[in-house]
Amino acid sequence: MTHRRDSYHHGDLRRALIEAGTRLARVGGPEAVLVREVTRQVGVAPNAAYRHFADREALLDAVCSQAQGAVAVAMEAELAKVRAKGDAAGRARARLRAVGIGYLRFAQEEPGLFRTAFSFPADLSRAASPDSAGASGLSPFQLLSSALDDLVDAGVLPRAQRPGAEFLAWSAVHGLATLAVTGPLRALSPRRLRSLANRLLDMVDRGLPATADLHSATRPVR
Amino acid sequence: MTHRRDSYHHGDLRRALIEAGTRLARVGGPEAVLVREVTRQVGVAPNAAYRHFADREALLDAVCSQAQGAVAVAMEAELAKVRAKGDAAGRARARLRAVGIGYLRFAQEEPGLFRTAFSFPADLSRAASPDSAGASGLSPFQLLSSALDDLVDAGVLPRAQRPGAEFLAWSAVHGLATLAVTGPLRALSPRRLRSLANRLLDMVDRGLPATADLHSATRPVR
DNA sequence: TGCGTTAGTGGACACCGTACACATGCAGGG
DNA sequence: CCCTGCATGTGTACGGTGTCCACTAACGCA
Repeated sequence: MTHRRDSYHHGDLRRALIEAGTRLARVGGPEAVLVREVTRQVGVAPNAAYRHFADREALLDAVCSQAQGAVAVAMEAELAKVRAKGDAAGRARARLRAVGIGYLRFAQEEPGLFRTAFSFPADLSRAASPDSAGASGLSPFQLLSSALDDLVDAGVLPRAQRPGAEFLAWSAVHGLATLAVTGPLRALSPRRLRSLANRLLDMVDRGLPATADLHSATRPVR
Repeated sequence: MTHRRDSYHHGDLRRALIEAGTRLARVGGPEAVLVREVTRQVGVAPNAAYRHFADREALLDAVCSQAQGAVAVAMEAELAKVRAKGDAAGRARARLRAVGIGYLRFAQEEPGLFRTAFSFPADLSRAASPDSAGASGLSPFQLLSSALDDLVDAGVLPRAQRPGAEFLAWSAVHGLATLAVTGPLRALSPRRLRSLANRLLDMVDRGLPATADLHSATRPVR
């Protein structure tokens, strides 16, 4: 729409295709991003897309990055809400919590885009696209990592526990998000879902830093 | 294969279609369960499937239930390994951990089936199919619920915290499983993944029962 | 002004899900 | 024993999809 189509050439077809794809993904998730429909919306022949994307998968990857950027923006919005009061430890914990809340809120409010953002591309290397960042220039994953670094600096999380902690926190939040978006929790009212989210974040906050005593009952398996 | 195809009628086509679909899902995940391919494998015309399933989605639901049954079996196998020694609390914790380990192990060893099992059906009501149970007759979700009940009986988890606890534990484990199967953790070696799984289960074990002191820094959002 | 490169078009092919009309052969009543 | 009804599988066809190929338009540089 922002692009001229007075003439044979489009001007910035690639961007237009991504935007149309994002609109479709917003409503119908990744499976709604069809080459033919996207080109139809832009008013161009189906094959024109192949001048800019190797195949449907490549187009979807681009839309995916765009959606991840939207997730990052949602997380940043929640981060902006934490007030600077309190001690460093409390602030760091609040920042980690805000990251999780932003993630979950986005999943709830934009299920189509959320599913698209985390229907991970076939080749992992594509993860680092510039589109997948928010206003701060950080991707969702980087925002989480940064929050965990703060937690270490504040002395809440032992530095030895830091490596891999992204994946523990991310797992918990991502699991709830997917269960809420596509899974059995999708019928839940936003009210109850928020309550569950708060309990989950309590669990992470409480369980992420390993306390000194490892209970003897839990031995590693195999 | 176990069914006669000496004649026009098949005998038990419905079951044969589900089994073929499961084989396909094992290799290629839910998107590999195509009506045409399934019928091709059974040696029957594509439309024959429509005598037994309303549409592709219905067939996929049946395969999904079957896959959930396989998950339940994996969880039961892991439950069978916990030895009866120790106090009730330790045993209950070990059972919850076994449930999680079985889930994660299945995700790692059968990614196609795992993705199929938890690409939730369009209508949630279909959740309660008899196929989705393991040898004990319990579905994965029911096995988890039962483990949590044990945790309450053993006095580890306060009864007041019990409602909804399934979803907290499930979220954490399911999140790690999906990140490991389709997400950025899929490149991880089984060794490192097991380590991550153990840390995650530690986190759940430590964080699930809410301790008395709620840290003042984490206030509910909104 | 002319020409090469880039971007978009048109038509075709294989594959998918699925609706409709038809063929088959098993089961039960005369 | 045969006939008939009905469940089950077949054949054909339609619209949709992704994507290949040859073709064309027009932009930008010499």
